[in-house]
Amino acid sequence: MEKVLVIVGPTAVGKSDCGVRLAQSFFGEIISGDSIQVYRGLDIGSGKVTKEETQNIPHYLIDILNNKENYSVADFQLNARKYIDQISKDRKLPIIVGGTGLYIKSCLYDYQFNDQKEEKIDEKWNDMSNEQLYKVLQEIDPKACDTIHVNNRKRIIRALMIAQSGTTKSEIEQKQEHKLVYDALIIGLTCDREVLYSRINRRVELMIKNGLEDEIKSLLDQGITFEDQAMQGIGYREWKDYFQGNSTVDEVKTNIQTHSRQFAKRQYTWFNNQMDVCWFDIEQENWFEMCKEKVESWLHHE
RNA sequence: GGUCCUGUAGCUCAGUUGGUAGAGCAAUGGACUGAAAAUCCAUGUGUCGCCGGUUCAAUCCCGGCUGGGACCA
Repeated sequence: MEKVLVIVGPTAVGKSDCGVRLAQSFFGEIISGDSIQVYRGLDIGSGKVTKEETQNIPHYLIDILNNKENYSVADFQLNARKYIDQISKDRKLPIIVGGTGLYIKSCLYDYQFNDQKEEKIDEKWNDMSNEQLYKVLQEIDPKACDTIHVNNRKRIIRALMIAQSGTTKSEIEQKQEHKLVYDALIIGLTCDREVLYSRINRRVELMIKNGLEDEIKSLLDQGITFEDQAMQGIGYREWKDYFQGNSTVDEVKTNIQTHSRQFAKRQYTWFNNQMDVCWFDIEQENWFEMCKEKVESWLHHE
């Protein structure tokens, strides 16, 4: 199995910097595991690394789409695996760095996705209530209903779409072994919750100072709308009210901070419960040295 | 100085014709297989500003004190 180093953690802990330093130490190249940084022009709000910050370490899966395009887990899985392959063949170490838990898990584990061409959305679903949709799904794929709540309309519709292709969501998942497909070391960066929250607040403050408002303005000038997928990201969607004249920059800032904190909490829930993460506390004196040692021993262990 | 309004969960406020209270937001925990920075679920003890009075019983009625606000001098 190919070796893949992975760096995860909540927003604003310092994953990008850690990734670059580890890449320098171990001849690595970085694959971004992030759902927003794929978009060109979404720089400040997505916390994208700058040219200087990359330290000439190659970074893949950043700036690969224009801001009107859509992206999904399946796209990420395909792309990330392609780069893992390529980097490995170059005798370099692939390092996935990012905070999008589902994306990273789908790449590392044996997640399988259907050929989407066979799936279609049924117009009549739009007029049905959550309960009605749930009832339909119970007929077709009762097993899927176990993990989907009635109110989670998005998920119910997705499961119904899969069912249109001839197989079902639960059938696809049953075929999988839920095992890693790479020799992956998953490193998680963490710190005390209060410390993280003040880091987040400071970071958002800085984004505003660095011209986030102008970034949104220029995206809007390019024709992007708040309905586009790219604009669903934190740091972007909060500006809708402001540009419609219904809120102040200060309110936008507070909202971005709150949403970022809530996001960080959800990221912890994912990384703590969905993946086998080896955590390092960035407040500890020698955390980076310890982290390097961990990587070292993993690299030399066959 | 006078009149009136007001003080209930971290915040904004409901409410009890007297039987010790509940929404939204926040917070915390959780789920997650093609929007995932998305979507969804669960969790509410708080001296009902303080002191006293009436009452079997007060957060609610009465009196005083105190914080906030508005208006009149």
